[in-house]
Amino acid sequence: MDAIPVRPARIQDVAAAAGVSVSTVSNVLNRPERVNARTAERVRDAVAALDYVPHPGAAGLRTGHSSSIGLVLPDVTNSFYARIARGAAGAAYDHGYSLVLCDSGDEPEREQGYFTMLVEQRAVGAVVVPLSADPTRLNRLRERGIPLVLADRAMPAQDGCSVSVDDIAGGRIAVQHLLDCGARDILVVNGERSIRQCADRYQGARQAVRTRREARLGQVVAEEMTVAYGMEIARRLDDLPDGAFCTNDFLAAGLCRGLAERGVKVPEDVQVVGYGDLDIASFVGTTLTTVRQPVEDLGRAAVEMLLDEVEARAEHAHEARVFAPGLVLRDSTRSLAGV
Amino acid sequence: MDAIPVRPARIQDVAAAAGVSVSTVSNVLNRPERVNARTAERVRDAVAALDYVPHPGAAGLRTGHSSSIGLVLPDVTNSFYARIARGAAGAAYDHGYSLVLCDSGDEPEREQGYFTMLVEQRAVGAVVVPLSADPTRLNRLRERGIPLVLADRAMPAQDGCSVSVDDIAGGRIAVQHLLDCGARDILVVNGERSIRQCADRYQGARQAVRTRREARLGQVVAEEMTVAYGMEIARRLDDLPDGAFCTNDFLAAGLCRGLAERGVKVPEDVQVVGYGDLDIASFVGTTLTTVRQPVEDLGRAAVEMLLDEVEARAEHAHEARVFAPGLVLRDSTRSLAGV
DNA sequence: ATGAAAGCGCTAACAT
DNA sequence: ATGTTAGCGCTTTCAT
Repeated sequence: MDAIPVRPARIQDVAAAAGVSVSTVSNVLNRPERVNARTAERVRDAVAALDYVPHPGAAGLRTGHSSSIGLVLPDVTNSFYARIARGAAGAAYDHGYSLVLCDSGDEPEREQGYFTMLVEQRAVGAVVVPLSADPTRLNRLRERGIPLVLADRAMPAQDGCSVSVDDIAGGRIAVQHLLDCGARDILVVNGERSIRQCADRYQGARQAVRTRREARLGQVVAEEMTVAYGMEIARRLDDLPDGAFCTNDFLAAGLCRGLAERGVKVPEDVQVVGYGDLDIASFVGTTLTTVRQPVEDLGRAAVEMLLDEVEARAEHAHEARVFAPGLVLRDSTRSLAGV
Repeated sequence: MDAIPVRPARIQDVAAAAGVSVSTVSNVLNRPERVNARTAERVRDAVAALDYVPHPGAAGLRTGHSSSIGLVLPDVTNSFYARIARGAAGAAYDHGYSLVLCDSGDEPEREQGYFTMLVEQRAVGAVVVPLSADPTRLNRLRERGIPLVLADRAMPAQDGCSVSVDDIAGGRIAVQHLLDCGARDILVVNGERSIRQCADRYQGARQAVRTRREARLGQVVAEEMTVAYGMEIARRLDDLPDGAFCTNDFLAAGLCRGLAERGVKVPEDVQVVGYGDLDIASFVGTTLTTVRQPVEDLGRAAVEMLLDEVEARAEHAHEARVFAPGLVLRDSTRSLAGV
């Protein structure tokens, strides 16, 4: 049942079949305007007849450009990175590039190995979510002149492009929404302060609260950002707030559940906003109002900025693009009429 | 701050630096045994000094083999596929191949477009999770002689390799476990019968129940396999079973929660087994006993079978590899002592 | 054990 | 408007 591996047609075969030279065929394919319409027609027929498919590898050898870009990330299994991958893959596809998936599995040596692989392949560039904040390892790529875009990690713009989501804004809109919904005693259920995202989201929350004199903001820190810890926190709460901002959706789901166990109703008694728009946010019993991060856009933009750098080269200006998060309204909060 | 894009060293540069011919350099790199140890040493020094990195694209042009394999799947964002991707990426890396991520986004034309791209790139093969059961579209690859391995979808072994998980066995071990834990009145909380996986898992459940004369098996079908529907089912249940097998973890999580609302205790009153070992299974309040599918192994094996076909060619025998699911014991069931 | 040379499939000057 | 031709960087006979 195996097909006979037919030797693929080459450009010469097409040229012969169309009765023209190889360069004409090449022109038809790459700069159609330079060639007579009728000739072009003949060539295209021959292409179709022979099912000719150009070999970009050979072309790249000649032109010096390959057509693959690397995507280096810690773990595709993490839905955040998976979404980046999806966005990046889409953008790459649209622009005719292929995306090489480099899953470093949280291992620095493997990440390094992938960098080497990308150098070998003469990848035109790479989108990378680096394992460590220390950018030294990236030099392997840099010194080879391979453009790169950092994702989910800002970088001084003079050093290169980067894309990330504004977590301060995210915290702010989350709490602003709670305020808009009438909450005044707001609790931030946060992860460890040392996590930059957590610190930023809290800072945003503070900014929002400052705009309302009568509003108060409290904070409780969960050891881990899981459903179980969210539940635990709900159980231990002495004074119930009327609004809770959980810095991720697992905590939020757990909190909702823990409150339900105590007979506290969401959103009637406590309104809850989560963060991340993970699957769980919409699956949970009381669906979660949450902050959505445009993660796919992150991936898409990263690739596009990369290609701009690749194609524009000289005129390209590095950019640290920061995306705005958005609010997804669901059942765990109750917008006041007219808001 | 941009590095000066240094023109990469070529094999000629190395040859010159080492005072040998290019073919010797090539031999040192590819068939070291053919070259004098001392010469090899000199060459290797030159390679290091110039930071020479071979260009597999150029090599491939000569040898006819590329070093990239395609991974075509409907959506990396789906954790099942993401896990396949992770396994595949690891295997590809270990074997020195690069993995091209082709996320078809559930769109047939895009899937087709990726097939064309893989043909262009002369990919050595592809691992594909096809969008439709209809394999016609795969012919684009087949007729070009590009070996492929189907993932998560069995295929008659004479047509090619495939890897999948045995859902019947999965259903069987899930229910067998409930029986072992003392449950006798077992309810299957299933998804639509038309979904092959659901049908298979139920069939496995039946097999298990048949081994115990006194055991009974019921079934209820959820419209969607979500937490919300799981909860709904728990609320509507008239006669409580003493064991429940939910054919995915969302249903299981919802069921647990719905039962809790009614004051029914898991696992004391009802023991619950889920399926899939999604993140949610371990995050939920009562952690779920569930059936784990070795999804990463699926991806890994797919790539390895592919490379066997690529490298062995003649002696390669197609194989429909079926993986066994396993049970993950957590809090929602209570193994009897000694079991 | 080593080297010379012929391509792999394509593009891009340069000619015509 | 079309054709001729010289490589891109590498592997691989075939000589030496």
